[in-house]
Amino acid sequence: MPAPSKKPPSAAPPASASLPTRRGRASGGTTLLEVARLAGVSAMSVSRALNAPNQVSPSILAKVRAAVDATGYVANRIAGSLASRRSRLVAAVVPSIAGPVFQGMVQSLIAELAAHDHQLMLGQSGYGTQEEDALLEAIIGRRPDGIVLGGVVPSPAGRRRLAASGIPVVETWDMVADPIDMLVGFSHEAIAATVASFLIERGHRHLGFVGGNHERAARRARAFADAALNRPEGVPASTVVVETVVAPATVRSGRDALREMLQREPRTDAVFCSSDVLALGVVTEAGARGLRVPQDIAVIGFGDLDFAADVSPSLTTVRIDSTRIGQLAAQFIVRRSQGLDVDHARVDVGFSIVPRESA
Amino acid sequence: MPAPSKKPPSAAPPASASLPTRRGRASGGTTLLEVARLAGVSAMSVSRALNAPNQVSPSILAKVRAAVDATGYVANRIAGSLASRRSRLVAAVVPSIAGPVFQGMVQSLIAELAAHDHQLMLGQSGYGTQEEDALLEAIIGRRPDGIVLGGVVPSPAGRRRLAASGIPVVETWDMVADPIDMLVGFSHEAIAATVASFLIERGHRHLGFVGGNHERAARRARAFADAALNRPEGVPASTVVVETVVAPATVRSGRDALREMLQREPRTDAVFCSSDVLALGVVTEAGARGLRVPQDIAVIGFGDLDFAADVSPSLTTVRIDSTRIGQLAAQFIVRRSQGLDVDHARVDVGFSIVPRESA
DNA sequence: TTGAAAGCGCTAACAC
DNA sequence: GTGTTAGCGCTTTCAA
Repeated sequence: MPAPSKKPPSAAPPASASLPTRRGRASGGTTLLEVARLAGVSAMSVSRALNAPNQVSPSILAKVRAAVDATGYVANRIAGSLASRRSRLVAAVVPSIAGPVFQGMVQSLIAELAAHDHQLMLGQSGYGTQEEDALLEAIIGRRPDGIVLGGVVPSPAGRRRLAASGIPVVETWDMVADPIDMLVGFSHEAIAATVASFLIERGHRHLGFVGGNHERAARRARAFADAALNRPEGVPASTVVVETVVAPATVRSGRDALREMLQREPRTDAVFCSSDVLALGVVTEAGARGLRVPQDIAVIGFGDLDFAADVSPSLTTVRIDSTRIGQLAAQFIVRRSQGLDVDHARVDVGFSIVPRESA
Repeated sequence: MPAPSKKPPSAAPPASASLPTRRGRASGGTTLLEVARLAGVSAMSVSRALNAPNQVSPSILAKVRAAVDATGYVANRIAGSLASRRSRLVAAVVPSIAGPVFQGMVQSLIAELAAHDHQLMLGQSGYGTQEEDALLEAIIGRRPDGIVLGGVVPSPAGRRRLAASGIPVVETWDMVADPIDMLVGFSHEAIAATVASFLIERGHRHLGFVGGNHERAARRARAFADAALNRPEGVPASTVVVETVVAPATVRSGRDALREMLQREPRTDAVFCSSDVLALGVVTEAGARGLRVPQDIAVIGFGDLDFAADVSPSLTTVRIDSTRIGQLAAQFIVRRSQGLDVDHARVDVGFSIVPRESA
């Protein structure tokens, strides 16, 4: 084995087919250079043939394609990312993918990104600030082309880090007042107020709210209570009882919540749940107690999950276009990574109430 | 601006704090070299202080930490991955994250990987072979430290690609006969046979099966029918009717399936569903038709999803330890990427029947 | 259109 | 323990 210790890097190895056996650093698979040699063209031509085929003559294109097929070459995107400073990777952080709420968004994120040749890295926060900051650091270290935050409110330190990183950030699920960068969401306050009106207009006066133990749910609960207690039309004030459940939302926690709620306020005649899963639990518990839904107690869920229309009674619920949220977030990031300006980077996707049997 | 066009790379720039202003390639953020200069040590010492703190003297460690804090430096893992040939990225492919079946696995994958400083890249197949092969190519291009396949059966070409890539692969959810590499799963045939016996022993003779329109569900259906028709104990043969629903499994498709099943075989007195969501649909439809569950018709689901115990009637179901599947898959890959041998790389995690009210 | 040179930011290997 | 050197495999830049 010849060991030229200080050979300048410019001198190309002899055109043999042998693998490069430099200092002890074993090579992985086929490289661009090997494909180039096989095709009898330069490395740059191979790169162009792969990434910008229309900038290359048909003859080179054919030669490169043949060499790629012969070798089974798959370009190393790590090297490409380092050189081009574009990772084509997007990171998403959600509290937990267990809850069905973010599924639609993550799903459409993946699909939309894939359509633009980007991939998704998925992280779960929700194990405390410590872990969340570590996660953000791990994410920033990968230099993703964008970061999507789903229902996550980073710590002040985390926010600063994100902002300082210069990486495009899309916050979702909430129209926060002071976004880090871009924003695709809806107003939890508006939803709560609308649902409260919906129930009061139908004659309900003893309203309950069931939601998680996080800040967003608390805001929604407050808005719900405010709207119920201070109706502009002068409708008699209602009582409102709030039941907090620990995340994640399950059928069980919905059942438990209704039980406790009825202990605190037996007259409760309508319940707004921050998830259809909780709503299903409330409906189930009501049935087990001989309460009729909606006659004795009305129930409104959130999410319009796929089962909402098909359980019995079918669930009245708040529908969010989570697919659109994912698509917009992906598009914003892809556009940014192409150097384009994103104009409408604060989007409220709105919501609608889907009236069904349960309310 | 001085423009030394052919300066040899060995000559270090003057120790000024100015950003490197080479040829026109703008630098991103702080680099390792800048931290090193600020700390007054070599680049390697910074690298060691960050990645192997115990190989470094306390004094250097302190200087490096100070410099890192001062600059807000976050190491670029793309460069690190390229140099070390370890991306610390693991890819997972599932048919769809919409179905709740893979959630547990993905969740524990993320958590377990995070504990070992790895991240998860998530891809969705299930849009046809074309897209799936493109996805595999995109994944291989990122040189992940491992690939986890969840309920995905790649095309022959895809399998060859994966095998040729040399990347550790863990197939999950099924004890396939000829795995590409590692395997963590359970036997769909064994489950089907056990469920069939369970139902026949309880006196049911007209069994139905509801499952998706994919190969795995078909195998399970076949095994279910075989077990029902050829019982070793000589129990009189049963009739079996199979109802195929299109993925993804929803409450709606479960309801539809029962309706059609009863048209084809009105005597059906027990149904095995390949998902608890389908089972919930079957139970709901049965209720809507005045059939009592389990007296008139027994229902068994699959997955033991979080609602299974808490709906009414509660669902008898097949439980899989999906958390363990994710953990094992992650551990196998992490161990491999550390150069360790993985011995028990074919694990059958088994299953159990959880008897509740519905059967 | 095509190619040569230079380097993206880091770490493995080797010397001290 | 610490530093030096030489890349990892690709793309940007510039020149032909």
